[in-house]
Amino acid sequence: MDRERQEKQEAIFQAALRVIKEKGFHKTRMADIAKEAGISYGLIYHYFPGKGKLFEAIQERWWGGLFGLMKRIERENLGVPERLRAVIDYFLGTYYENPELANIFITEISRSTSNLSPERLRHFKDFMEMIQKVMKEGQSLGFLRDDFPSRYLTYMFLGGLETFISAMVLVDQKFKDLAQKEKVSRGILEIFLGGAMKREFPVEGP
Amino acid sequence: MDRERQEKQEAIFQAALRVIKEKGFHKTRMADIAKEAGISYGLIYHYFPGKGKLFEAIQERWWGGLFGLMKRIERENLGVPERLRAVIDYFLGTYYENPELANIFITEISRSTSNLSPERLRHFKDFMEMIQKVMKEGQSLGFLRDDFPSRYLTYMFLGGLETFISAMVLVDQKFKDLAQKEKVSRGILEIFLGGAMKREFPVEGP
Amino acid sequence: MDRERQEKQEAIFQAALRVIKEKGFHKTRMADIAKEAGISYGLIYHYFPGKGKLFEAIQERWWGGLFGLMKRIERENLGVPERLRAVIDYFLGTYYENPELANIFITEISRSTSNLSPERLRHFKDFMEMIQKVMKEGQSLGFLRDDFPSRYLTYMFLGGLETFISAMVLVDQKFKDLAQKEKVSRGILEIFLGGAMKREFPVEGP
Amino acid sequence: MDRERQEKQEAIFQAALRVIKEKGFHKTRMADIAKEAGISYGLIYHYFPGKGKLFEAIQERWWGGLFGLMKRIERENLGVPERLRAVIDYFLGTYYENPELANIFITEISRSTSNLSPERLRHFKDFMEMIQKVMKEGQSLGFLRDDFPSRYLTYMFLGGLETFISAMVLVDQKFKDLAQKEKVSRGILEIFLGGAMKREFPVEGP
DNA sequence: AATGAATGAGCCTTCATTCAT
DNA sequence: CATGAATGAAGGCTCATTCAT
Repeated sequence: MDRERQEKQEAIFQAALRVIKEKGFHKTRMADIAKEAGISYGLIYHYFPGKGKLFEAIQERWWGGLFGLMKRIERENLGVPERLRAVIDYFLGTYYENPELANIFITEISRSTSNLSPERLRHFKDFMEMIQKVMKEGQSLGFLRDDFPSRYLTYMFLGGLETFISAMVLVDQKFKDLAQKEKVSRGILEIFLGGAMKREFPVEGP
Repeated sequence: MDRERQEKQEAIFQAALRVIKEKGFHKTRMADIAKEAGISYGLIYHYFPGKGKLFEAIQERWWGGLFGLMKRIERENLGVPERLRAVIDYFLGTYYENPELANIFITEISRSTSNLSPERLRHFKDFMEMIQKVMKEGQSLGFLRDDFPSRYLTYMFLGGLETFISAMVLVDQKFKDLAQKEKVSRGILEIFLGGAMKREFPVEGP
Repeated sequence: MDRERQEKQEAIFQAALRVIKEKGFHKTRMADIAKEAGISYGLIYHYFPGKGKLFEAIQERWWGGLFGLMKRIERENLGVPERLRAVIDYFLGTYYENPELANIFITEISRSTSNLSPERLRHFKDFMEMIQKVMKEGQSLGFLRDDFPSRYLTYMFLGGLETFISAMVLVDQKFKDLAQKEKVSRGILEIFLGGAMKREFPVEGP
Repeated sequence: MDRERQEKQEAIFQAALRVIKEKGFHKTRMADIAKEAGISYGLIYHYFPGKGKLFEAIQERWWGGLFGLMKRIERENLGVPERLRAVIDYFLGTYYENPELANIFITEISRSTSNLSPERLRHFKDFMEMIQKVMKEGQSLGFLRDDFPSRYLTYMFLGGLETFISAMVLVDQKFKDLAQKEKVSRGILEIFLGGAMKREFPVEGP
């Protein structure tokens, strides 16, 4: 049945996430994944064409979710801070619900250029451009400072966001609860928008 | 002569940087490095005990420089913004002078936990703590906002900084000249301190 | 099936014996063993963890059999000459049934100290001590001469025995039949016990 | 000067003996020998054509000495026991004066067929034949028992002798003094000739 | 003569992938 | 569908030997 096939495939997928998170992609052997999934290693090839394709599927899962979000954001016509907040929430939410996937994004996808096929690199740039578009809009609306290129704002925003996750990844820290996640989410946005410097009259959050 | 040996070792080191930058550590074969350095395969082993040690030497080069800087900063009793600026300049300066090393830091050292020996992980945490100390000092001096943990400020700062480099790495972008480097450096600090939001009366830089 | 696995492993084991006998352990390449066994060389690693472990297994096979014999001897409460005869028979019997194993014992295990792990050296000394115990018993029973240390008798006995095998190994000589083996066995014992010198009245065999 | 060259060559030779004794021939690297000799490793090649030839020289040294002895024995028209005693003394004497050489004979030359070139094998057989000739003479003179082939006596004699040395090699035991060496020498001969069995009237040594 | 940098063939081992059952 | 035995390309490392200085 097709349904069963899907479930098995997903089980292998999740097993792969767990192992790759632990050992990194290059050090992960197909046999490890099979063992983690509790199946024989030959069976993986009934569900995925090969190791490379399996890894691509993982990346696709991440990007698929993220681009889905970006499209939703564009459709829903939100304000700039709300959009940024939505992006932050996507990252933190994924880390909350599927920490392995977020972990792998940070450690294997986000930076490493060696795993990056040209197509995959495209994803990155596309995503950056989407964020940059938001920044530009914020600048033209007079909400964001325009004394620096929108690229700068983009880097700062995504960098801060990623590093929050990275730090949690590095120490394998989990969110205690949703409230903590909310607090972090708000913190990232506020520091990004308001900056680190103290002011006489605290800047009102957006 | 010892001098010649040093130079040869450095030549191999730099060749390794170039190859690793291009292919990533795991996909880099010793033969590639030898070819890039224009020497025979076995000769690498006269200068480095093995692939792992060579990679460790690369990481050490990065951390050595960075910790050297951090010590200097602590000694020289600079103000908070000046310290942060020095850190930014170190990252950008390394990228300017030795782009491969900075690249490798971003793609292979900075995130990947799989390459991380416990000792190496130590470096990370130590560095984060050094930055966090600066943030704490800024908070206690009343210069930095204290409505968020100093950790948050640390993540935002380092994240933004790293991502500036990352983005340049991704597109293999070089600084046109020192002036451009200066501009970026100032931008990072200012956005971090002042935030992305526009204000009626632009915040004075520190 | 487990049975098949055992058989395959044994086939590789025997192939290894044949090759090592021919080329010596150090000059034996895994590829040689694979070729001799008629399999691809990667397959060896499904059955043995590595070259070293394969060699250890070979040594273990020898010592396992020998110590098994020694235990049986001690249990069965045989007389001194019968015990010595049993040891001789074990050596000759192994050479008869598995000439490669006996050969390797002689050429690679028996003497070479460089292949000898401390554990392996233990085996040697243990075995020597077992024989020496027999000699001591013979001396205290008044059956063996006691004007020399029991060690001397031990060396002479084991030396003669080993060299019989060695000589056969060197010229790749096989026993024609069991009768010949019996004759040799008796000869070794008799010369050891009675000595090489002729006497007026031939010494009665034990 | 030729004299100096000879001395240097001998120094390398002795260094090789020491290292090979410790690590075995196969695990001995040319660099080890050079280090032990206190010279650069390239220099060895000024004195020996290569590793193999160096090892052959070592074997030649042993066999040269031994065959020299055998010739002398034949010339001097000694009795059978005296000849056997001379052979024993040669082995023990070499072990006494140049333990490394005797050690290497036992561990690397005596048994290992893998190090044995056909020419080297020849030496063995020649030597065995020389001893066997002695045994045959003893038999035809009525001094040695003739109810077994002379080969058997040969194996027993050489086996016992070798194993005495082997045992000393294994535990790295040295002779305390010449007297001890004499005692061992006599013991070997007496046990070989008189056998291990006790008799009413102890057999007179020859 | 002496040095040690340089070379590269050789070999062990790993592991993605295939395939017979 | 499921298994795991089998394959063999790939790559790290060693070390005997050569050779420029």
